[in-house]
Amino acid sequence: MEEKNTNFIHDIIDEDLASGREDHVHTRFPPEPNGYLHIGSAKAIWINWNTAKKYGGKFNLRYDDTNPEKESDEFVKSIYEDILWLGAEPDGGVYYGSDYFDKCFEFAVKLIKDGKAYVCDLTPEQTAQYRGDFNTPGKNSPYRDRTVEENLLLFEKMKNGEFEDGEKTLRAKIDMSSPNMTMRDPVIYRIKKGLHHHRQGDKWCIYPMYDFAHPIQDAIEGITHSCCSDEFKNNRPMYNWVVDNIGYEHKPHQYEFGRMNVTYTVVSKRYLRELVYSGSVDGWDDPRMPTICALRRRGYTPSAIFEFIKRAGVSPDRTTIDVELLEYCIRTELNEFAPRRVAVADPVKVVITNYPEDKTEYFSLPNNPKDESAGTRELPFTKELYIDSSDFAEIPPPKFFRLKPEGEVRLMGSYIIKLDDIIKNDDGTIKELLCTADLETGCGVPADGRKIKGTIHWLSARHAKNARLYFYDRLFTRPDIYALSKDENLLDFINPESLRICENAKIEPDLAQAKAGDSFQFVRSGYFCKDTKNEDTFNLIVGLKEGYKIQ
RNA sequence: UGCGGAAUUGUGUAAUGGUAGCACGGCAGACUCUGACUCUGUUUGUCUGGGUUCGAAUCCUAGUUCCGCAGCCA
Repeated sequence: MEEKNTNFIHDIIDEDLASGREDHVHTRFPPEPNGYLHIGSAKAIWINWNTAKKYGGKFNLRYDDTNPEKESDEFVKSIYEDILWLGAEPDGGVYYGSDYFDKCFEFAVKLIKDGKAYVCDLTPEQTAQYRGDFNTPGKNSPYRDRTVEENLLLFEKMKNGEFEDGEKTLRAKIDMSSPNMTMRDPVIYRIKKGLHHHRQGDKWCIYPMYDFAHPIQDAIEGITHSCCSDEFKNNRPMYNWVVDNIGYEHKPHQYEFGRMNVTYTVVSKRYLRELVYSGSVDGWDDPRMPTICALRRRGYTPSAIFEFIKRAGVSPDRTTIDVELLEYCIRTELNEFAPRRVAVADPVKVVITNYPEDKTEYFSLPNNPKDESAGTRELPFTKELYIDSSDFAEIPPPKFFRLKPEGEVRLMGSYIIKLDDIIKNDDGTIKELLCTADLETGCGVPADGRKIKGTIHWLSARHAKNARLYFYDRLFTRPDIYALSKDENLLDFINPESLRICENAKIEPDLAQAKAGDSFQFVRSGYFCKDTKNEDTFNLIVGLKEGYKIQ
């Protein structure tokens, strides 16, 4: 059965194909290498890549590197890594917008010859003034009617570095009174001297603007459907103007989808940059960041990320997606595949008083109770154990089913124990909990068939390994942080509890050998991933839902 | 304020003149050797006012609100 389009752009493509306007589909993802890819970029990647895949077309990666000011190889490299990791293979090729600078120049010359572009001497301030505003039509530049010969000569001189930054621009001759501001004789070339382009070096001192370069790049690469986010809506007429006037045989078309925000985080390079450079986070790949590399380090999988994008949907509207949907996606996937392991975040010692001092026995625990093929592992049991402090309450709140005075609880996969006594240190903190085990209850039910409500996890004190556990929470205290008003400061809303470190955590012995990037379900805590940067450290991917809640 | 987009439940997304459905979240319950998972039930919605029609989220009309655009950024 044919699947219905949930992406309005696909409706358009279906029409294009049906009407014969296009006979194939070719898309692209055109990031500017001035920052790291983030969850918002993943939407643009997914839309373009998935669209190509759906229609059996090609998908290009193209670095939109027309402005050397903020661009660098570091970002080029990270973007490539991230996109490959996501699995959005650019089977149409990897390109650089700057590789088309010669072509752009040629097209600019053609526009001049056709009387459709002119060299303008207005300063940046004057240009803004002449442009007018929403209510005032612009005025024509006094340089608008230069002869073709003069424009050609001047543009050549611009190229040869005979003018300084800001002294001259090349402008498209369109309509200074257009209600669409981007059509008021947009600048298509500006002078930027003394900058080193990460790819072109010092070859150029003039650089084409986005509005001019982008449609040319799309045309040259044979892009049919150029999907970008909605802030470019007003640029579409300019995109078409360029496509129509450069006289190139292939004519691409632009479509816009709504940008996506996610609650409790920000998805704009400007803000992300601010977080990194202010030292509020540990870098672009701090696991609290919404960047792709941070999500990867945290243990998110490409499939969960794309599933999230898919579920969030594609429409012309701007959206704010609940971060819980992202968490749902990774939780669901990990629940199916992640091996179960025990970790005790905040250990409390338990002594089984009726258990022999030097005995060790092994209990077999399933790696995944829902999937027998995942096998089992042996967990050592001894007289001294660790349990998690959250699994014990001296004064239990109502409906507390874990360890409490006089209470019985099941140690997962092994005995039922009963708390007899609480031994405290001088300062009142708990030293150890003395318990007796019902040694008859090994792997079965109690002899008398009594029901035990609570099951807690445990580790043999002698066998457990030490580890650091990093718990990550929401980066911001406000769900709508992306909609900050002008007088508010982003950094004021960082959640001080977004990072909690458990230095003394205990883990199952075999976890010490886990590979960086491996993910596990840490019983009752959530899903953790072994950090790719710090040995002995596990990052929380996402917590389990709810658990026991104290009212 | 001019132009362009968009308004369906807390958040998203379907329904293109014919029962407002689905997902996430929330709440309640069942199950459970993970208070997870799973399962069941459940709450809340068509921006507003008019009009056309047997019938309107959908068509017409007048308003309202939100977003984008006044870089030699992308």
